[in-house]
Amino acid sequence: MKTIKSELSEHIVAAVVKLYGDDYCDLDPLIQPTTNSEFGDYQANLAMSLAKKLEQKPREIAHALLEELDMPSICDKIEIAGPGFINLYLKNTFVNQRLETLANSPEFGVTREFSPETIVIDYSAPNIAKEMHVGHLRSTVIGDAAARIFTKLGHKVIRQNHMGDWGTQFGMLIEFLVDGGWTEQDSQDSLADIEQRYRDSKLKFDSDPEFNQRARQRVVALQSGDDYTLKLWNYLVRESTQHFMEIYQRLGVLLTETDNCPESFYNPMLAGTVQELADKSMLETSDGAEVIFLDGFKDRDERPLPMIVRKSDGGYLYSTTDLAAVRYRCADLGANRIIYITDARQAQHFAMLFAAVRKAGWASTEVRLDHMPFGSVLGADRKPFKTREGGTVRLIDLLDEAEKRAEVVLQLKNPELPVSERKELAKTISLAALKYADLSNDRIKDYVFDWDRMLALDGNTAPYLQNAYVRILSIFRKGEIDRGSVRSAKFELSHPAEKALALKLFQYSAAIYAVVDRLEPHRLCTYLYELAALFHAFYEACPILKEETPESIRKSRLALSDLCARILKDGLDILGIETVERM
RNA sequence: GCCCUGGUAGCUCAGUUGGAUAGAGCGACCGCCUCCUAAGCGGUAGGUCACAGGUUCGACUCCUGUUCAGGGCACCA
Repeated sequence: MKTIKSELSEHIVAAVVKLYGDDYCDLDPLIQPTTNSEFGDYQANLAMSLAKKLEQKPREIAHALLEELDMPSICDKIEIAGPGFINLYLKNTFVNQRLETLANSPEFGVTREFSPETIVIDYSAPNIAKEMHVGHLRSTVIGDAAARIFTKLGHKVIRQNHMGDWGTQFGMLIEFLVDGGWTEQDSQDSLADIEQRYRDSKLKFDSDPEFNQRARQRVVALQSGDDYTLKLWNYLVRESTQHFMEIYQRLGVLLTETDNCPESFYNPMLAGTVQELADKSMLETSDGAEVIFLDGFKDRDERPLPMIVRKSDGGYLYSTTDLAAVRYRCADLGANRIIYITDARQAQHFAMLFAAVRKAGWASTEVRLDHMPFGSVLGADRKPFKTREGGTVRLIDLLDEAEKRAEVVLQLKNPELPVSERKELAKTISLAALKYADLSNDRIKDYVFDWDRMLALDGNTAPYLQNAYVRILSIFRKGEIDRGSVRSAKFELSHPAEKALALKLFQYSAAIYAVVDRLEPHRLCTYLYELAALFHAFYEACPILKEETPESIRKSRLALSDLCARILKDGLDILGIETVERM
């Protein structure tokens, strides 16, 4: 399906070529929706940019183009304004016809990728022996949206949950459990208990050199496959994984157990990975550790900063695992692209990792490597979001709290709802609000967590979008009209609010591509919010079911509403957000 | 010290490859329900786009410098 922008572009480029020659056949005519409806519907900004090259005044170029332009079926007015803007006014008949095309396009103008890629997305990655907390929310939610959008575009998406289940901290925790005389019976412990032990073991690790030493040996035992150590470790993994899966299910994200590919998965590959680096002459020994030096990385004393792949005690660490993971993902999973969704603090680690795997040749230049960093979640005091007591906010508590608050709001706004329905709705709405609050902020920035704002139901929130959807369904319910029955209706725009809504609907595919190009889900949020706002304005201005509305106009408005609902739902679905039937 | 991110209305945030008068929501103020769900809509007020230069016909956007905030910089992840 051709977009309106590309259609306009073709006409304008044709005019440019006719006037100034074939050299301009690839020119971008800089078409965009107008910033203000008083300037028409679309504007072309090329006259200004051509002025220097052609050594003519922008307005003269614009005038010449105007003479040459021939698209009477598309525009009913074209005018020149300001320094040389070309303002295009679309004909209603053209808009009507394009609406019909859009309404019958299964993907609303979003075309599936002609040459699909295999995209590995590395996200969520909670740590074994710890409950999931607020810090895991962004990676999980953003990663879920990324997985959904690439899948929608027709790519093969391989989700990878690179859980932290390997390394120094497990030696520490297991040694602590052994010290405490761990028995099978202790395996009744909750994950919260385990996490408490984890914290205790950390304290001991930092304060007791003898314990520290034993903990390090325990890591070696773990990594070399000692039976008893593995038994305890398996227990920790089992408990933790179960907890993670429960949370994922509740969050409604795509991650399942089959996506688990934790650090330990790479354990058998680590020695080989390091050996291969040695074979490629990339390794150096520095202070007893095996390291890679990469161009452009310096430490605080301006000396080359190493990437440590093997510690002086012989143990491997996250760098080693990440190197092995890239190798595996390229060679075995056939990745064309790998996307890491982690917080921004790891930027340097990934910069080094990417440089190293390029140098080692594990990721060819054909493979695209992306770090998709995100900022922290902050409290009202602009410091990292904590509980009132100053502790880490558990994800489960966050979800419970959101649900409770949504229920209170629902009771206030719609007291007639039966309790069971209210509880169900509270689940969906609170989850939507939580995810949307996260996704609608530019991911690179820190964002301030605010309960009242995310559930505020107006402004750029999930409930506002869900409400627009509910309103549309409600029209059809009230009129006892089947939505499918309006899909073939003729569009007949008769009010500016309808046209404004229509123009926004046309931009859905552009919004999707904007998200993909820059890996910025908030662009889709902004789009959907603007769409919902335009729908609400249309709804106020344009009666639909009322008797005063002529039949053909009513049909057109119903079709417009239905299309709007379908696009809202589709967009929210990409974000991993559910719609509701009523609220 | 070096590097990476940010700084837009009182608050929370958008702002597309540089385009016209920088936009929302909240809060404040003024309106709109005998009418498809007022969880809504319309309007008013509120800005030195951190600061200073530069490039450009045109800069919130690009470049340089300054400043403030957050983060990273060797065996944790």
